[in-house]
Amino acid sequence: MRQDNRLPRVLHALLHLSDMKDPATSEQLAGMLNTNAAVVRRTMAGLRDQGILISIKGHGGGWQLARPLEKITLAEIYEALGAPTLFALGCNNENSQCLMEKAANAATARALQKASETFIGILSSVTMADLAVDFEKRLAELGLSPDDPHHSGDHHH
Amino acid sequence: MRQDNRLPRVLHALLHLSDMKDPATSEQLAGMLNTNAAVVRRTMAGLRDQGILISIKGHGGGWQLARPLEKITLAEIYEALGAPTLFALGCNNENSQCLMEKAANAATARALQKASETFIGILSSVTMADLAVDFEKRLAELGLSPDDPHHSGDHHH
DNA sequence: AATCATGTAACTTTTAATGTTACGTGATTC
DNA sequence: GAATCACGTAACATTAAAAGTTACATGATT
Repeated sequence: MRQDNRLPRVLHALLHLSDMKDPATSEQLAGMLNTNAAVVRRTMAGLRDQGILISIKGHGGGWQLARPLEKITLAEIYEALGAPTLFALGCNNENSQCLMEKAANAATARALQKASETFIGILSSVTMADLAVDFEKRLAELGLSPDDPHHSGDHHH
Repeated sequence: MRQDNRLPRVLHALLHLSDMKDPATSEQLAGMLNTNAAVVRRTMAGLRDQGILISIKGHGGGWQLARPLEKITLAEIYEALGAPTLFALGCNNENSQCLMEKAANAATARALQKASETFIGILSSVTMADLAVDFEKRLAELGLSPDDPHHSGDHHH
């Protein structure tokens, strides 16, 4: 399949949302994420259902954070995205009758399972606030104050 | 992209090879793996180049293990396959100018990196001999002796 | 009533593994 | 030494799921 960029994209979007006073429209976010408004709506729908985001219809509407960054873990976000398939690698015939295939699949699955636990474990230990701190650090490294415009990037609004 | 089944497939193939006296043709292995001879040749080419397998042309030829199972780790096999992309998930714009995107990508990449290390670590600690032991256990659980035919499966030779 | 923005469906595009076909090359057998 | 066997490899079709795209319905604001 094609590479799944939803997680990093959503993280990126949430950082921008945390930086805005008014709701951001899907169109605006699409510009920041270099994609399409429909993709934004589709991708963020899960986060809305999960209570991480709020979507507002009509004039002046758009997307807003439903909670402070401290109360959003990356694991929650991943779950809200539907916990999409993590691995490009997998076992084909999971219910084969061949015992050798079963042994081969079991060994592969064990390694993947442990890797998955590591992944989820790290996501659980990181909040969006941690990302915001990382962002501020990067900003400071460029010699800019936090009051300077944050959205310096290659997106075109 | 489509799911990558090369690793478990190759593990399965090596177990069968370890169980045979004569070289197995790509055609035979394809039957065991429910695939095509050309796929077998393509997939196993890396293992041959890496010195894990030997391929023999001509009459009576086919594929053989180049070493005992104890001396083949799963990590070597994964490497021999070209260390194919492990994750279905990834960051899109790795060299973005947007600091928020950088922070989002970095957090995602960190989690993936740790998961990858876990995966490789496990593969490094397991040898094909361990898989053979697992296979024998499964065989014993069915009340069969190791001398009974091993290749009871859903493949059609 | 007009406009804005989300919600959603339907369809196309993309990308890499897998499946398939075909043919070249080297080794074995008679 | 000719036929056959089996690998080596290229070229192309198929597949699957995310992403891109288009279109339109629904609800909110002015």
